[in-house]
Amino acid sequence: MPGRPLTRPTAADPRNTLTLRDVSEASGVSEMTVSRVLRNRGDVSAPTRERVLEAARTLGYVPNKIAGALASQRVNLVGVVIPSLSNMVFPEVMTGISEMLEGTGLQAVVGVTNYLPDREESVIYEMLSWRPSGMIIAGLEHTAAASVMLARAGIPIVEIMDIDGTPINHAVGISHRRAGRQMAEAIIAAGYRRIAFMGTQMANDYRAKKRLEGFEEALAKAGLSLVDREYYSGGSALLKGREMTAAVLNRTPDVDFLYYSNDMIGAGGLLYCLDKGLDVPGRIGLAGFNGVELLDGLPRKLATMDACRLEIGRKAAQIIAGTVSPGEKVELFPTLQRGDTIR
Amino acid sequence: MPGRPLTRPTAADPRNTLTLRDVSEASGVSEMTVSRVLRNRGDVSAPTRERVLEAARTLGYVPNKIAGALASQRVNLVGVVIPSLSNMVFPEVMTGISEMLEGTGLQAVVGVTNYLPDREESVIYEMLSWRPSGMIIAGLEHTAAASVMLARAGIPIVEIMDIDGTPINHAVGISHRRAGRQMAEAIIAAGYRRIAFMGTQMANDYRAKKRLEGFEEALAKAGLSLVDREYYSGGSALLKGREMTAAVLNRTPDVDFLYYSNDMIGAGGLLYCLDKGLDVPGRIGLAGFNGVELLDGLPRKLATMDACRLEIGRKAAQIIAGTVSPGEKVELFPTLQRGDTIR
DNA sequence: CCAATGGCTGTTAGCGCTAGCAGTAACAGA
DNA sequence: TCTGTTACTGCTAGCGCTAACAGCCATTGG
Repeated sequence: MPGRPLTRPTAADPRNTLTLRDVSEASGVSEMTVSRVLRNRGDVSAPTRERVLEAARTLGYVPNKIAGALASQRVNLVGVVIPSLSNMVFPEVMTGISEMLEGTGLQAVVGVTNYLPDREESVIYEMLSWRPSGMIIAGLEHTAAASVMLARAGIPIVEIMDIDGTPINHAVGISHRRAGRQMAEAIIAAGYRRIAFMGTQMANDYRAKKRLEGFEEALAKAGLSLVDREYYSGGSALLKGREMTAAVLNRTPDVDFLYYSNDMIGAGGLLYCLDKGLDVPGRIGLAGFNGVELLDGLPRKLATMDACRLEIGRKAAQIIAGTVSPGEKVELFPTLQRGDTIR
Repeated sequence: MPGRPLTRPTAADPRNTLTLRDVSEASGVSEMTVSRVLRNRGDVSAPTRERVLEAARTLGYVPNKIAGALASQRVNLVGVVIPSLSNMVFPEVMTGISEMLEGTGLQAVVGVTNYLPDREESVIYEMLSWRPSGMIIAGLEHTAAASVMLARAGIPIVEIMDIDGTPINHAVGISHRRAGRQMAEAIIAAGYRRIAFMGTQMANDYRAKKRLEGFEEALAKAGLSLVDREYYSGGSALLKGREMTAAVLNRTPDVDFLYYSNDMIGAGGLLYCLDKGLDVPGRIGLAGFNGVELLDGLPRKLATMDACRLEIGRKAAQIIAGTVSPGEKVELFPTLQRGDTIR
């Protein structure tokens, strides 16, 4: 675009790039006064304010936050980095976050990593390059580079979901290791002994891994170990739950309890057992994890533990917004919901 | 902060605010050269490039995109405005979008409206104020102010999901009216006559509304009308499906088909009917809408129509990225999946 | 020998906005 | 008359970066 004129682009310019100047010219006051009116900051006389608002409205002016952020060194954005949007748990965390951010002037921006550490690193880099006011990140495990970036960013960092580890700044979550242990103890106490596990293949789902570790730890303490295990990846979780359950029941017919790493596959397993006419929870018990509301509609309620998702989102947002001054770790305690699938 | 020195903040400054200048000083070249290296733009000699990268790495420098965007008048962001994240349909659209944006240098940013027009308007305003390269918005219905803002933004706007209406710029989606009609025709052809509808209460779910309109239109053409209808809002969709189905069966015992506005409540209804030992699809048929993968794990497959979600996301992203040059409307055609619940 | 070229690096002038003042006008009090 | 105060409004100087251009040096061709 050579020889672009130095005058402001006006009508001919296809990109309708209105600036404060346009509003200021239209309303006959300085840019500064327009800025004050639009941000509701400082004293402006009522008639002036009216004229400015009127001009902005009729022009259809939308402020340029890029310029505003650069000038004021303030960005009203909070980066939220989560592994996935499609498993019902993170949308609920988001709800909690948005809810508490409401009215603080802060705005959540989501990034999704698909459980890939490198992807997480680049999402974090990308977000930090927009200089947000804070970051909320699922999990305590990050690449070395990501951890360094976060630590040096000079903004509050809240790692959520998990507290079994060392946070960069703050952590809000539950102990998945303890959750696994608790579930195992309840299962053992109910008299089940031949216990199988089904879960995701994903190497980077550290929280599922910690739950399983806690679970096996508690089994070991009772002199037990898993009699079978099965992993899946991809596809419809409900269907995979059915398939894995079929495989396990087939391979290990005398299994008497099925522990699932999440409710969705657990629900699939439950539907399968009911289809087969198995006596649940007499002959065989089942349990999942998360406490997703989906379970409420099932013929029988699956035993589960809620992951305090809403509350985690709320607390994390409060820390970023500065409405609470927390310790390093905020631990929440999931409650075991026995449902109808543990005798 | 009075008397803040004019020199750059260094160690004492709590906010570790590294700039290009810091990297340029550390590597002994000009800021411009650092900028060129970090953006991979223009010629820089190999040794210089190495030294710069090394310096940036050890300092932990993260570029300031705010300044970069302001200077270059380019923002690699695409705003995506959707009503909800928690019903499985929009996450899949997002997947399609991210997939096609991969490698274009563009980055999706999501905003959620909860089906509230005013909320949508403010989300759009907020996003436009960051001067994105394009916007993707669910639906064709917006407030007057939102429509004006979008039309004047001077960037490509793609309205998705629906094509029954007039797009601002481009639209990618299906005809929900036609989808409703098609389903009704299939139901009538299968010999069902006493048909009931169950759906959401939401006044602003225009697409569900259009489906129902098309559905009733086709019924009317066959001399039929709905024998019962039931609406819900909030709560677990699966459970609501059960409850509404119970209510309808109770109130209108001779109903022979249940049409649901989405698969989740349809699945709840299906589970209820199976629980009750009803002959599906002989005595009573059922159908939903969306084609969510959840259905694959159900004991019986619910009849549905897929909403082409992935494809919609992909096409919309391609339009924004400029990799296709589309007409005003891109219509996709959902396929009717009869499943096991239409005889 | 000079001009022309290409590879590399630096300089200059903003991008659109806001913090931090510096006015200005009108009026009150000393 | 002067100073102080209140209520508003405008000016200046950047925020951190990049587009555009201007060098500089070595090499090449005439």
